[in-house]
Amino acid sequence: MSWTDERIATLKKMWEGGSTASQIADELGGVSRNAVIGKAHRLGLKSRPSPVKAAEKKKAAPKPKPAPKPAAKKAAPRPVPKPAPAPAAAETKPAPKADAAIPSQPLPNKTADLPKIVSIGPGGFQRQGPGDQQAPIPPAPPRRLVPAKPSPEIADKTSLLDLSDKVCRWPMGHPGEPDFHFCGESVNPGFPYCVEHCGRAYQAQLPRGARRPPPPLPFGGPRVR
DNA sequence: CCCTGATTCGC
DNA sequence: GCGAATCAGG
Repeated sequence: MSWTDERIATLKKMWEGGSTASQIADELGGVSRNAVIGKAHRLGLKSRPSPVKAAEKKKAAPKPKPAPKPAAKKAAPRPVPKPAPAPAAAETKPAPKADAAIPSQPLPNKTADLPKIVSIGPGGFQRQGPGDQQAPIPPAPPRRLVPAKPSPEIADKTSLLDLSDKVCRWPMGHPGEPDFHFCGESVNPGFPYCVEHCGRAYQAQLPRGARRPPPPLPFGGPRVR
């Protein structure tokens, strides 16, 4: 198979999104893991945490134990304690960067002008028990919310769609296929996905043991549509 | 052994 | 440019 624009786009997207070369190769089909890696490098994609490189150590001081610690090495690593943690992302920042495992809540700070935009946040879909429990907008999620898949990359424009902060970026189908597209629904305020897909993207962390093996993933999985 | 990514090198 | 073979760490 050849590297068409689409295939390259998918490669980039997934690579930057944190997918492994194997997964990418698998998704693209017709190529080996090595092919993907080779191509990624040729494209100039940056290396990602590789087992090999990560372990790279500077063999300098052959000091088995005591580290007399030389005056200065390079730059003081971290003499700094740990000041104030960033003042909680004050504003709503759809930040494509998924640096926040848990999207900041579109808190109903101003209950004034936002009548009933019940932004169904991560907690909006908490398991409704047998009966009553119902807290539409829990200030604190029932359990820890984790991204179903590390997807920091979805913000990418992708030649395919007019993605904006207003439309759901959930991928429909498989990249590279003729009908591959994005959801496009109106987003759940504060999230990159529509309400429905927020439910898929952010899942309540279930107690150990009761977890479902197959975490839903935008790519790869059995057709989602 | 399985996985990972990096690199090499003949094509 | 491509990717199998190989390398090397986890």
